[in-house]
Amino acid sequence: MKHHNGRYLPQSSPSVSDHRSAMKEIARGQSLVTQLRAIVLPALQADQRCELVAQMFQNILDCSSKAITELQLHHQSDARVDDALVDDKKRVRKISSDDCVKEEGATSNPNHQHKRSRRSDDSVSLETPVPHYDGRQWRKYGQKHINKAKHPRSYYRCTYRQEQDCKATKTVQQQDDSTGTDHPVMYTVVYHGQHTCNENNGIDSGTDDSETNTPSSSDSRSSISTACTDLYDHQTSLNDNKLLEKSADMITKNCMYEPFDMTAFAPLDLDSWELDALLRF
DNA sequence: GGCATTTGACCAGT
DNA sequence: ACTGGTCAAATGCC
Repeated sequence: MKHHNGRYLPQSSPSVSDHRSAMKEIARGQSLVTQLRAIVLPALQADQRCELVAQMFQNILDCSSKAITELQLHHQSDARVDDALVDDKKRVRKISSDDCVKEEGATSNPNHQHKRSRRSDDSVSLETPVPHYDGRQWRKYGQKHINKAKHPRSYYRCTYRQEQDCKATKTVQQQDDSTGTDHPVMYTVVYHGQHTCNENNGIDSGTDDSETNTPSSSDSRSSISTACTDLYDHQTSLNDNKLLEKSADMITKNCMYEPFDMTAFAPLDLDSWELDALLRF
């Protein structure tokens, strides 16, 4: 890089925006892999090859997750440097408020709801026509109308938040300019935090401890219904909840085992435009 | 009855 | 004061 006076500036580390766009791209890759998996796996017969393919998909997702984690670590340290350069007062306030959060978390005073922070730093967003097929199991805990947005924002947290103290959350919001009539409805999905739960609860039961944390049947049911909640909202996709469960049942029977999250199979029941959207995305 | 979802209220950050 | 994130009681579904 050359400065205007002709002298070379020291090679700087990637900027915060570089990190952010890199994380975006990786997250997009994750989304694509997840969607590809949802298409490919149901088409495979339940044999060792199927298991191998599932494991490979999971390995790819694991790699990208680790990459995002690494980027986030760099991103946060860079952001701290930026803060110091930009505004010391703000930084001090930020740190002290962080301390408050930590203290509250430590004391967990039941009389106070835990402090919330508007999280923008550790989030990764992506756009997808199928916001729920990310191979994870989520539980909806809130929905809110957002200012100047046509559609409400749904709030999800990891199903295993209580059992395994997994802090991962995500928000799903239908984009304003997607009507869902002629072209696929697009959603903005923002992921906050990293999953700390045993991945086996979601997808990769191909790994060692696959029998210890398999979700109960009710959990499977919940993940399926959660995965479809927003799709039902606009009435253009699925018209019968039972159809999805029936499909999940069929797949379970056909495969004889459950190497992946059942949500991964859900697109089998998508309407043609949704499948088309998956293929084009 | 047990579970997940819905929804209004509450709270914290800006 | 406004906005967005979370909580928790109410509700609905299986």
